Amino acid sequence: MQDSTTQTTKQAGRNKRSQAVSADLIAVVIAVTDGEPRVLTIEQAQALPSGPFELGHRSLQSGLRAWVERQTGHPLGYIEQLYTFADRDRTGDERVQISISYLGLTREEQAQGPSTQGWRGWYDYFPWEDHRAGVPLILPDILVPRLLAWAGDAEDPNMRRDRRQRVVYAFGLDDCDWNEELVLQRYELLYEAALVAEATRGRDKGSAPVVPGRTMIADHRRILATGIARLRTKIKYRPVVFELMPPAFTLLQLQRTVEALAGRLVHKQNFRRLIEQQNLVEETGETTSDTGGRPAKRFRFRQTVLAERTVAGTKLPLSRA
Amino acid sequence: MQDSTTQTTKQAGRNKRSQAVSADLIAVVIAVTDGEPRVLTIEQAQALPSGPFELGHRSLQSGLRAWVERQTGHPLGYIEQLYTFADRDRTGDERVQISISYLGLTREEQAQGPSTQGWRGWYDYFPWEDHRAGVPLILPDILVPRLLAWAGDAEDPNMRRDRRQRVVYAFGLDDCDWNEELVLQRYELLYEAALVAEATRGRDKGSAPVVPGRTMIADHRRILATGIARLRTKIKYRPVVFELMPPAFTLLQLQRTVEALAGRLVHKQNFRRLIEQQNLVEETGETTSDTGGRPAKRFRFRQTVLAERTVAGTKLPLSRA
DNA sequence: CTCTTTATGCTCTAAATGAGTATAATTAGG
DNA sequence: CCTAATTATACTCATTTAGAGCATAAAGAG
Repeated sequence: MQDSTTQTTKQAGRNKRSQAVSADLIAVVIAVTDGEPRVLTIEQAQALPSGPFELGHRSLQSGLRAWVERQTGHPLGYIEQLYTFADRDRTGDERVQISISYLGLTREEQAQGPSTQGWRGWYDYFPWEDHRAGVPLILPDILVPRLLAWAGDAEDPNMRRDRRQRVVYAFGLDDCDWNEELVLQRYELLYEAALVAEATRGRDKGSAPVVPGRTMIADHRRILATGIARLRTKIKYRPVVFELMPPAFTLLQLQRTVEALAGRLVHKQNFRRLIEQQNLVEETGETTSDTGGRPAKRFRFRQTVLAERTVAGTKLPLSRA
Repeated sequence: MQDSTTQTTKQAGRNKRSQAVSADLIAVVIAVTDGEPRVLTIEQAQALPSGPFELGHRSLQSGLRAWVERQTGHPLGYIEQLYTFADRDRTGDERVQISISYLGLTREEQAQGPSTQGWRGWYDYFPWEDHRAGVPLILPDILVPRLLAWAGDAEDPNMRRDRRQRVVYAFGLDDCDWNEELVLQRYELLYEAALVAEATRGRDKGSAPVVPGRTMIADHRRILATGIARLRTKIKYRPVVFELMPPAFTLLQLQRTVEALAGRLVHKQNFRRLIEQQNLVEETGETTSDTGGRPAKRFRFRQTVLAERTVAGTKLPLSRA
């Protein structure tokens, strides 16, 4: 980077070895259908949709939005940037590859075209992340033992302790509670411990310790983990779940959506209390008896909330003890 | 972007009109000295340090880190990405300019070289953001009247209402409380209302409605606002203030640092309660009587916390009623 | 020795949160 | 028609957390 004596930033950007660079956009597009969180994929569900940044769009975001809307036939209600990273190894040539990843929320229903088959349940990629029906057996049976073994394998005693501590915290062992937000940390630990196929890819195939969970090309599964983590964090303080819901819905449907994203169940009555308290929704006047029991009132999100969206908050009963 | 039928993402990135792009890094480097938050600047305090991304670093982050450390003579304890944006208008040619902005935390003390003069109090750029001594007079006297006038100027009644609502919320009017996190929203409103010089730059100089606050080139002040907002949010749930503190400090010093960042005062006793409760610090054993009254115990951050940093949380009494 | 100043310990109240009980309004099945 | 099952919805209660204030301790200034 430049010295503080250089003339202006912009000039410095052009004069000094300005690198030839190519930019890619990568999208983590999420929908929740039938209480299952899904992600839009390509390449037999092995890759996230992505492509080169095209000149001609006003901004990165607008390019992404246009493309996703063409694919899904749905407006992308919400987009946010995830992370930008640079990679030299990816392409053989001199060029630096810059990838800008985004998180987008939409609804899967009535999506047309070939992309329909592209929706995949995100727990296919992260089976250890779904705790709605209790702790998945893969955790105590396979992952935790192997992770602890990996931790114990370190030569340096400090590293042993450090690894063990990270595993304990990330996977909620001992007296730590499971924290659903640590999706990325967990994936990275599994990667470090060479327990996901991506970690050993291209190297020794022999010791490939395959554990449950669908893989993806390059670092796409890592990006997906980033997106899930971000979304799990975000739903707690910003009303983004709305983007995943149909125009009218019952409170239980809303709750199931939140639970699908968080990968854990919430207390029904408290969930209702919080949602109603915050004035995020209003009754449509109708009721449904689709659900089996007593008919439920249908709700819609309040107009005002949508207008104030950038600043409004949401709370959900997803705290950690 | 590509179709879902294209072969692989990486190939698509190279085959299809892969745009010529140049990448810039922009850094918001923050320190707190004598209870004042400062930002590292260049160009007579009119620009944030930035420069082209250089091939030869492992990652974007490492390039930034090396550069800043060379400049400040201090290790950058903490770096995080802020935002990536693309601009075509900036450079006259065909190239797309991609700027990746970062937030970095360090300590100003004993920084050597010409960059020493580059530290500037961040409230020079955002005088309306410092509420430690009460509501700054610029707000009721200048900004709020002008913002409300701007809101009323809209032709469409819906837009009038919308603008007014945004001003009310962002600036804590009516029964809304001041929310120190909304730094960016406030700057954007002022920009929209053409109350900051950046908004009218290059166009009609006549009606330039100059309000207090130092300006910067291009969109650097906007990026700084993004950094401040991020930091104000972050200190509430992650122990990043530590990076801004000397090795040993009193609880009051810590409190003053938090207050400097948040731009508002906190309840002393409750602050202490929260910090001690969370086991983030430990006593060094020494005391200082530098402060005038009863000598204060000195503290340091706990080693373990630093090790667990990626996952540990912090709470601060900065909630909004 | 007293006033001022900062440090530090403790109490009190209100609000938020987690968890459970009770009742209402349906449908399914006999 | 009656009963069980199922979901919706209204309340209650105990615990925690957060905001605010009071009281005491330990220094320096005059």
